[in-house]
Amino acid sequence: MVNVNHRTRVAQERREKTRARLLKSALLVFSKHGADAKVIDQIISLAGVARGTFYNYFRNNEELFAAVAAESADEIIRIVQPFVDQFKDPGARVACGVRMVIDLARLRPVLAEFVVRGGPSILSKSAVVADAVMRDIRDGIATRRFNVANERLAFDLIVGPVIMGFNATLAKRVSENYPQELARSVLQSLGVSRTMAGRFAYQECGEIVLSQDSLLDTQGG
Amino acid sequence: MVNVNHRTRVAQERREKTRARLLKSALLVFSKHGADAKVIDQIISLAGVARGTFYNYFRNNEELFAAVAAESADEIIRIVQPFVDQFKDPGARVACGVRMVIDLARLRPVLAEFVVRGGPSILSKSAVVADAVMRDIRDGIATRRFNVANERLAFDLIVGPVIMGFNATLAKRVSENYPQELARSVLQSLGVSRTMAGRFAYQECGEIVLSQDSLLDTQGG
Amino acid sequence: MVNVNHRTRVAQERREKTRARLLKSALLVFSKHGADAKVIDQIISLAGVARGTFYNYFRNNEELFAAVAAESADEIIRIVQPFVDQFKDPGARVACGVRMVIDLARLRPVLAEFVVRGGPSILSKSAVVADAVMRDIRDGIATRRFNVANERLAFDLIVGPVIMGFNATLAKRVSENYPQELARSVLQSLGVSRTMAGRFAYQECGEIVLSQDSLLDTQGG
Amino acid sequence: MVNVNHRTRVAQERREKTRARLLKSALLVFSKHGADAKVIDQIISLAGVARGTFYNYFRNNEELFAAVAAESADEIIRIVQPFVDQFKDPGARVACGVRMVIDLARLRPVLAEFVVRGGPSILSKSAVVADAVMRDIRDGIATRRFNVANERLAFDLIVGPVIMGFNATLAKRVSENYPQELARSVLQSLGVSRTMAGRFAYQECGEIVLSQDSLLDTQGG
DNA sequence: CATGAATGAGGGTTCATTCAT
DNA sequence: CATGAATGAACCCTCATTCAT
Repeated sequence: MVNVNHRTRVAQERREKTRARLLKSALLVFSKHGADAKVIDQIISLAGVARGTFYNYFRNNEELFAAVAAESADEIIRIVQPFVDQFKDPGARVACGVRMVIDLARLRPVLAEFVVRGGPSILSKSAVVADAVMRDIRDGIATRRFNVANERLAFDLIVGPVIMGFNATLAKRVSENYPQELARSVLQSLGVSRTMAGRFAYQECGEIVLSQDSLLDTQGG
Repeated sequence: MVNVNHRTRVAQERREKTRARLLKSALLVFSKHGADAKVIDQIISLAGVARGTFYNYFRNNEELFAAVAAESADEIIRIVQPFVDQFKDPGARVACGVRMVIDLARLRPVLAEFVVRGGPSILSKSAVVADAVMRDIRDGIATRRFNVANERLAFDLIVGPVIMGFNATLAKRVSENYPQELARSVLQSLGVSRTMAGRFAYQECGEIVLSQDSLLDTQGG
Repeated sequence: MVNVNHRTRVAQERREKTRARLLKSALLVFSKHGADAKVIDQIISLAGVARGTFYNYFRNNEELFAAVAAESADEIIRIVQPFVDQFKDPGARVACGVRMVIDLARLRPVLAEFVVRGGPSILSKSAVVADAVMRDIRDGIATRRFNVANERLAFDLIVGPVIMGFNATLAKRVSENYPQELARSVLQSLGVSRTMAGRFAYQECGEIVLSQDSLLDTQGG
Repeated sequence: MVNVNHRTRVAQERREKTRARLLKSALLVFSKHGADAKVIDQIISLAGVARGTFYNYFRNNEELFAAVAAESADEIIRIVQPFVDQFKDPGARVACGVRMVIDLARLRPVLAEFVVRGGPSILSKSAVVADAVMRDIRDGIATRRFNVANERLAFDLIVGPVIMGFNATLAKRVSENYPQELARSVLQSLGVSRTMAGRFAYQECGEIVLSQDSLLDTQGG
């Protein structure tokens, strides 16, 4: 009995590991070749598994892409949320989120490229991202911290500049304080005064330290 | 001799027409399937020409895409610029440009989809678009109408929300005054006061009337 | 572990077999349509494999042609060399080689056609063929058995008539003793006396028996 | 009436000229790309005529190739025959023919390349070439100047080395006296004694001077 | 007779997916 | 569950030929 459980557990761990290797490779390849790249060959050779093995994990390309997108969105939230949660004020929260996410783009260019290639749809579709952002927006509007016509517009005013910020970060044409200035301007677009926006954008909010064992970690082997 | 000239002219006109048909069809198909879709079949059947005819005009997919992108950028500028040029103040100009371009997305959804799929790169790469936007940005900063860290950031603050606005427009989830509110918020992000931003965003600036004979017109036959 | 080795070995054997089937079919088709015929369709249907399978073995037409040419040259040498090696005297060796190769053309018309279509280049380019012939030429000149201006000329004097001989053999317009007479005349052109040339050309030198399992065997299934 | 005749004559001259331009271009292209090259594009642009014009002169590729081959064979005979006709003895005639034709290959490499690519078939099929060669062979055998098994063999012994000689000439790997030595060896292969063969091969027989207005002249414009 | 845009059959190549081992 | 050879649909591209002007 113990033996069987052991065998089962070991097998499951191996499964997880192979799946993780596939996801990691897929992220890398998608980030370079776009959503519907024809790339299973590249992915499996990167992951070091055989052709057929792939299909033991994902029924097809589309399912794989969805998995990578979901995993990426989760990853972003998992990393950024703790910093954001230091703050109560929705302005402070949005500013911190914007800064952190731009910083993450610098630290994980592959992730950023994936998002840029996937376009707005990846971030918009991810329930977990949309939820996190929308909560702060609603709170900001309800408490009159934000002065903006409606929630959807606010979402576009945040996500649009952030994606362009990813682009700029990847192209390495950003100054030292680009994240802060971007955050400040975003708050201004939401109706926060320039002074308050500057205060939120520049206040200390911590530094990302990348864990080495993320499912999508593409620095480590 | 007259005969030869006539023959030549007729041939040239035929060429122009076929090329236009191909570009029109390509825009439609690219807008649905993205930049590197393998779609020559669809394009030629839409354009109603033979396979070989395609290759009399474009060497391959990539060349076609570039042509469509260039034509699209030209088209956008050609339509929007006259409205923008009514104004001197860079704030007024940016507001008018943003509104018009969002409105154009509503009138030519195919064009908008093409831009959204192509991502920032289409608009950023188009020299003609980048030039037009950057000129107003520089003017705004120089005359202190805008208060923003630098030109590149300003570009991202304009283009990011506009692309999200395209997305929203295509999804039909925009209120009546979405263009104006988007324009207002964009100006605020550039450091224009909420009051001034509102004035620029809501002032009369004309209405787009689509010509029927655009190279990329996809309403007409 | 045994299992894995077994799987690997079985796969490899399958690969060899498929490759051989493709080469065999390709020889047949090239022999009928020349070097740069566009014939992958015919080859795969002859070999009874799918379109994609071809590209698992050869990147393109050209690579295939090179493989067939190399294999053909090897085949010729493999069959003829043992007979030639019975003799020491370069005259006897050249005579035997010429006769055997003409005889081979009769027994494997497909091979002969392939060579004729490919022209001198196939035989000249094949290092293995050129080496074998040149060695005897050098030996003949060094030992004064041959009296001929230089090595290159001697090569042309042997290969030229042999290719014409292939042609004649394929057209079935050769008498019983055509191989012997051709060999004799070739020796004479190299400066061997008519008497000696006749002796070499007509001495017993064996008979080709085709193995059924050659890579390029086109008689067997 | 005179007028009509004049118009007719002028038209006919123009036809001839266009046809000649097409043949010249075709020779050039065939010599570089082989018999069934897909090259009408290249030919017409070289000849400077329009696509459709081609089909006013040749029904298809094959007909064109046949015309070029015939014209080439004629050209060779037209140039070489006068030199050969200086001599009566079939040995002298063959020697002179071989030398002249190799020399021609040097002076008109395009022509030589065309023959090499076309392989034996071009020379063998050309009635005019075959006739000229065969007449001398028959005469040589009948008068016992040649000692060779049969006429067909003799043909192969002459044409084979000549084609290899073309090859060698094109590759520029021939010594000064290659033509003479080749001729000598060919005569030896036909049973002429080495002494006599040498005498025939080295006797003065004139020098080719290229006319500038040959139908196939590819030096002039 | 010259022109050159249009044609489309005919060939090449890729790549997601299947399946026997 | 891993493997990798085989598959074939879906593309891509070329080029000889036609035909309206």
